[in-house]
Amino acid sequence: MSKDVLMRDLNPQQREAIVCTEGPLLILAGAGSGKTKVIAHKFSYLVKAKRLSPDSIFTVTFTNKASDEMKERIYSLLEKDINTSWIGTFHSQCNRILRREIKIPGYNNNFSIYDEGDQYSLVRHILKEFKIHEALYKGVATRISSLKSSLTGPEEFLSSGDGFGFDEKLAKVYVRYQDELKRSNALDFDDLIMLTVKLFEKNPRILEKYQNMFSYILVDDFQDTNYVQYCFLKLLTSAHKRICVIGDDDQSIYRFKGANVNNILSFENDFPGAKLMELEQNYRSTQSILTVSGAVISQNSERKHKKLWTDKGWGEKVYCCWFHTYEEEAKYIAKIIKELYLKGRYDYKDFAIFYRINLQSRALEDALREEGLPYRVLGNVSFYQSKEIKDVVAYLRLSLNHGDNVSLRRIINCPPRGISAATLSRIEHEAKKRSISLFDTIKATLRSDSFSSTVKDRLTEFVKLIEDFSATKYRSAAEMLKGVFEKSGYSETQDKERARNVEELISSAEGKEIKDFLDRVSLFTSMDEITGGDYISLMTLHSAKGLEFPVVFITGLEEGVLPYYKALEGKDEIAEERRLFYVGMTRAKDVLWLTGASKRRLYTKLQDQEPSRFLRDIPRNCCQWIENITDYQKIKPAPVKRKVEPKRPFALYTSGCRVKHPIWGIGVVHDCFGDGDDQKVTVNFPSIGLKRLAVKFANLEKM
DNA sequence: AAAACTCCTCTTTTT
DNA sequence: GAGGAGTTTT
Repeated sequence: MSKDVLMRDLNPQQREAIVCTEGPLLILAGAGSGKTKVIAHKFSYLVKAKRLSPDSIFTVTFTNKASDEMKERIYSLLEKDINTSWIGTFHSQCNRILRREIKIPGYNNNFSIYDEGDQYSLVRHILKEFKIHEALYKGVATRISSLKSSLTGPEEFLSSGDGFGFDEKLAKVYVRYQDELKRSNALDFDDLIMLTVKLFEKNPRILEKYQNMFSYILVDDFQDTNYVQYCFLKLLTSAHKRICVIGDDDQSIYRFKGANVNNILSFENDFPGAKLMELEQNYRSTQSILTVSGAVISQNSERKHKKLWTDKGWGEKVYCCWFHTYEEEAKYIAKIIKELYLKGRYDYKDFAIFYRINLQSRALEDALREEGLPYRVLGNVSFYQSKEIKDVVAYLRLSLNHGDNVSLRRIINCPPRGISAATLSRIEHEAKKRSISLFDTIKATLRSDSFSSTVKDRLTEFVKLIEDFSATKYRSAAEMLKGVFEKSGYSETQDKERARNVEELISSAEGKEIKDFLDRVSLFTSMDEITGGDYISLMTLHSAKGLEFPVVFITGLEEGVLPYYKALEGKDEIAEERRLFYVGMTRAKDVLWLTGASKRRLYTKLQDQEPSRFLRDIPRNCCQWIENITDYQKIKPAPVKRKVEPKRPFALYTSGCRVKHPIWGIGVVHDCFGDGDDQKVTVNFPSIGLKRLAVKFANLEKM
């Protein structure tokens, strides 16, 4: 592909952003302004025009899904193998570095990665031991996490404290927590980044190696980076300063997780000579949607001023609709969707319903089901969070890392093998005394006479089981999972549903390397689910980030819901809620509905709700208030037509046919939607599982 | 030691 | 309004 093709279909600002490759660059990119496109094209430009190796460009995205999409796009631009390139989330990239380099006493590169659940269970364990009210575990975990994301290790925190009040207790828990992690040879999410930064700081030669390795750094969703991540970037680029960050302060919705919008402001200070560019042309939404969302977001005081524009025209007005109850709200949304669908202009997949909190999905699901409309709830309790999956994975982790105490606690008596709580607590005590792992403690006690012979037998059997898993040379993660599932006795104890889930896990691990599989599982989130198929999408506003839909409904525009009641006091909190609302609105391409209701069941109580303050910011002339569905039909008198049979002039692929992908090899088409050039397919590749691909970009080959 | 039961908490967002 | 933890029962 020539340079010209690379630069075609770009506006002058986008082109400028791509060509500017010397020195630090900050791109403020409004919603729908082609952010991802700019990064993909810039990557390709660096390779094609600047002759950089794809492996020497370090690219960070916010989610795994975003990085998969990025790889896909870049691949289609470059037509070059980018399998080994550094495109991923901060967490996955730091993991990759630490797996190679970890030289911190107490850790080795077989470390386990603890997710939020593991983190919680460890904190609880410690609180119990310290006799601190256990219900505080979430708050404690959050504090520890935010300390880590501000690069404050347990020692630093201990020495910074004045020694009074709860902070002292927190410090103790923190020290113990970190100690326990180290003893388990385990890292939590925050450690992945914090320890990489510390590694770089303590080992200039390692840092230098990576500085030399990467000649350009690209950062997507820069507004969502936290302090440690920012430090990481500063370290990595301190030598050459070739870094491009791209973001939108108006779309910063993870402040509560330590994301620091100020990184955008400090960028120009920390990277002297930084250039600032703006992308202001919106390619997604109608003028009405832009005007309304712009009016709302402009109420936030601390923001970089932007003026988004579009050449798409005004389009339909934004619809606002207020209902008596949340059930009515749900019902009407279902009706409206059905009607629009029947008119034939939209598929189900063109609709999305957003809400602030997950529990709102319920009424909506009921209503959609009632109307017989197909839907899918995104970001629901992830497959990987379910008990049976976490259990089976814990066997793998423990087998690879005998120090992994959290995993051991999880499975030592699961399935029940007659090892009592009393036995376990003696082992815990002994382990603490000797300062060794639980697994090693068990092995040691087997040589002594501290337990009765029955207990000893049971423990011996457990140790043998695990050591057997460790010693066996499995050819793939699937094989190992199969072995674990059967030999551990876990398969017999599970009901059908759970067993089926494990089967699914096993098939998804087919042909994968065990360590890679574990990493992927640990860093996987509910946002990385396979999408596709003709479904209405239901999701939280947070999950909506980075997506777009022709028709969007934002529900629950009520005080206490959006903005959420916990955010009502603080000005900053309200500003964040407003940004959340803004992100939701700017996902819409053609039609935007804003709804709310006077009565809503939030947990047990049926509550009276007031309209959201955000509704007051909406200019009247851009929106259309709908009192009820008949009004809506009066405005849009278009007769209800039967849906035109979609013509499929050249459906390139059909489900079941075999295809070859340049990166992932041969796979089987699972599902198809759309036709011709616009066709999207999901393909099951043995190497990585189900992938959704756009035929236009994917360079598939029919077999 | 395992199953059954009750009580209780937590109900925002994610790598 | 559910799932988990802890307690009691078998």
